[in-house]
Amino acid sequence: MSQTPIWKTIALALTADIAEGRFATGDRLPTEAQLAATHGVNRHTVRRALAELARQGLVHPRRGAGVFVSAAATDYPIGKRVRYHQNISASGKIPGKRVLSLITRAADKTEAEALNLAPGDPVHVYDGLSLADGQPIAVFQSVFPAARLPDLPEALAENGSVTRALRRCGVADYTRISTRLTARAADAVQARHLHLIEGAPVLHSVGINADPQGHPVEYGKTVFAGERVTLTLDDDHG
Amino acid sequence: MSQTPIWKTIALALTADIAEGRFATGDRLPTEAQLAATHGVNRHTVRRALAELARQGLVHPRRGAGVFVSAAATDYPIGKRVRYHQNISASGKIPGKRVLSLITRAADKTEAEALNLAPGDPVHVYDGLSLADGQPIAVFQSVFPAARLPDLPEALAENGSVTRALRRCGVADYTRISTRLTARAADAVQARHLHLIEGAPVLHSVGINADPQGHPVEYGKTVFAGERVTLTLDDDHG
DNA sequence: TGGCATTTGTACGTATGTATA
DNA sequence: TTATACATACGTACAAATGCC
Repeated sequence: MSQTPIWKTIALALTADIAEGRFATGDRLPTEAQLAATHGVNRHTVRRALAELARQGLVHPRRGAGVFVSAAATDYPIGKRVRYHQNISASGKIPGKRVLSLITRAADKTEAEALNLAPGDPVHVYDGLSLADGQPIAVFQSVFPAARLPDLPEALAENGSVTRALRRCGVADYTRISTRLTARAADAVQARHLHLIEGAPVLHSVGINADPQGHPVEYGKTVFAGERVTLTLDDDHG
Repeated sequence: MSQTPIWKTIALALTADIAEGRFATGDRLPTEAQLAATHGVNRHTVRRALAELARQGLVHPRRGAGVFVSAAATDYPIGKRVRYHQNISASGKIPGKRVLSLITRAADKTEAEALNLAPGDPVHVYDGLSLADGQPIAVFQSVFPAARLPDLPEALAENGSVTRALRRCGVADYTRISTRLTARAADAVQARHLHLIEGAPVLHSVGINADPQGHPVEYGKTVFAGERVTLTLDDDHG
């Protein structure tokens, strides 16, 4: 006989509570002590259950504050000429971007290689957060060649849109020339931004965009909240 | 002051042990009791450290047996005309496939839709395991229209290669027409096959392959061991 | 086949540290 | 500053899976 562990039973109960809307996105769950009392178990058993929910990305604990319900899933189409803003609109959610930081500094070796620069050449680095319906779905970092795009930071600062900023700087169009994808565990910073816990699955995407002449104009890394996003690759380019 | 937790220190030490080859892939670590003794801490503290390593995919525990070191990373290029066998060879590892099961049954709604069939039409279902250097890197399920490919199971049983089996059944070439990618947490079965723990990040890929006339010939789901595989999308199709 | 030792998993208890509001 | 609430770490006991004999 393989008995179901108590913590699993509690985890399932809490999952149902969330699924059926008794706790909404952003809500705070009862404290561990309260949950332990109501289920008649030790607090550690509740912690084990909450750890499971956190691992699944359903909740994220914040020390000293409480345990909060995370966001639900989104669909995220990606194609050769698909841009972020259009993507989210297509899935019926309201998109958004938040600038986290915007600096100009020397390129490291990897960045230089990706952008066809020499290490040490100046690059603009744009760190930001992508939102859908106000919920964070991705953190990204875009690196641009500063010599070629001197006015980019001002253009980016206005509304955060990479496409629009590039257009204003004379890059009317661009195409993805390479993408690498991996599933990884979220680190502490990513987890914080994406309302996940450390260790939740995230989708790493590292890509290079180039102008029509094939010159790289952006080296971008994006970390998607794994269970909240599906990338759709349509071979719709002819 | 923010002191480093003991469990984190132990986790780092064990990570170094593995990185520097003191424990090789497939090796069993000392027991929790032994580790607790050598580090002079409670067994629970060691367990917390091991849980962290397991979460990162470095080790995987087996109740009653011990804690084992998992496999290291592989690169996995994917493109329109790239096939599995070629992929792994390109990264310098010896590829392999293991048939887990091979049955013929009625198609469910999703499978029927993907393959342009009616629900209930017969399909061949091929469950298998992909290996690199003998280490599991992916579990997959491929679904084929049985009416169109009556002799496929025999062809597949011989060496497991989908491309070769399809060729023998008259499909000389095929192309990926859609792909959906998500990062998820491994379930118990996937974890067992891939030598991961439940909850480790895995990359879900769901795709449809069609013959040159555009008729679907395969509906495939693949679950990659997230931190062991990188998908590379080269836009190398002209 | 069955039994036994080993090893990980679950569950309890208690105390103290640390981040947040 | 204080109270709250999650995090770490100690301890103990027993359950469950594995592997060997």
